[in-house]
Amino acid sequence: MSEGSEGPQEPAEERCPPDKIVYDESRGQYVCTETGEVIEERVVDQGPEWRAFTSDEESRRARAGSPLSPMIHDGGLTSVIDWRDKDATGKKLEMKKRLEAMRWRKWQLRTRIQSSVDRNITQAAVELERIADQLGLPKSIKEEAVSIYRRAIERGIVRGRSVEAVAAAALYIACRIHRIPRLLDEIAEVTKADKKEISRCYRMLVKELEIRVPPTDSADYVPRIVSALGLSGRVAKKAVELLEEAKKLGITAGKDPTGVAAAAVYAAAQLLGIKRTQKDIAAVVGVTEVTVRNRYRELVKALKLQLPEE
DNA sequence: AAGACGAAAGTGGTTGA
DNA sequence: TCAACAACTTTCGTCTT
Repeated sequence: MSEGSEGPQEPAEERCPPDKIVYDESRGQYVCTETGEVIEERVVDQGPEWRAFTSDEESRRARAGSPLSPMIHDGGLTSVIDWRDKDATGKKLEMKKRLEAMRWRKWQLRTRIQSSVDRNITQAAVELERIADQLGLPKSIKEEAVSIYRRAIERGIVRGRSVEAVAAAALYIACRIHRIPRLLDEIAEVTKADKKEISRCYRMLVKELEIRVPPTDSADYVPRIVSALGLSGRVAKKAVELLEEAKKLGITAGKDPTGVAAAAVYAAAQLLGIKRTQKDIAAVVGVTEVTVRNRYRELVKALKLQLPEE
């Protein structure tokens, strides 16, 4: 966020004052509270989970091993019981103890190493990690996704479906829940499973696990479009305002939210005298210029927008 | 030459019998 | 399972800048 590293055409007065910038953890974005501008998208949570206020506290909170996280199926805390029938000093164990140790091993093998459930989760976690990294998603999303996947496994829903597809679907749900807009296409892009398969799994997961997925809000896409095109926060703010009004008038119902968002950004830019082509805006959210055009037309008509003279 | 516009026909997904 | 349906896409001709 240093000086001069931003888009070229914005006047200096609308730059965000540094003290107004806030990290919106749920979206993985830095956002200016003044203008709504997204400063840097897709920053992946870098900080420690804890804060330490004194150096004493800091050392106490220093970790042994990696942080606890659902990404590792057992929290990374299990140890494997040695297979030799000796104790730490190398002495042979008595029969009783040997039998006990055998039971332990058996139990452990069954519940941990050989448990297909856990192996499956581990495999899925690796996959989720990869996809999430490629899409620049924050850790909270990954963890949500793993937790969804785990629930699916425990319910035995994954059988007969590809791990890839279910994992991708879980990630998609996590994104929706946290309102970080990622398109199904984007997820499908970095996955072996195709879009159709993923969306089948998505529907299945939502139904079987009774997950409440909030409907996509077109406004959630605005920051993405704006930052992708290097537009200012003023455009974002205006676009969101337009969307608010449009929603009240009910002209957004049943329409693809990405297309609606794209049209709103286009309209906002027009109103502020900033030129961006419909095509460029459409490309960001994966719709065509025709769709942007149609939504735009509806927007202008419904809100009776006064465009700057030609 | 490039963008905006709108009409018309084609496509994939949802819904309801 | 099939047909109707709505929204989106593709394609194309025309107008504007």
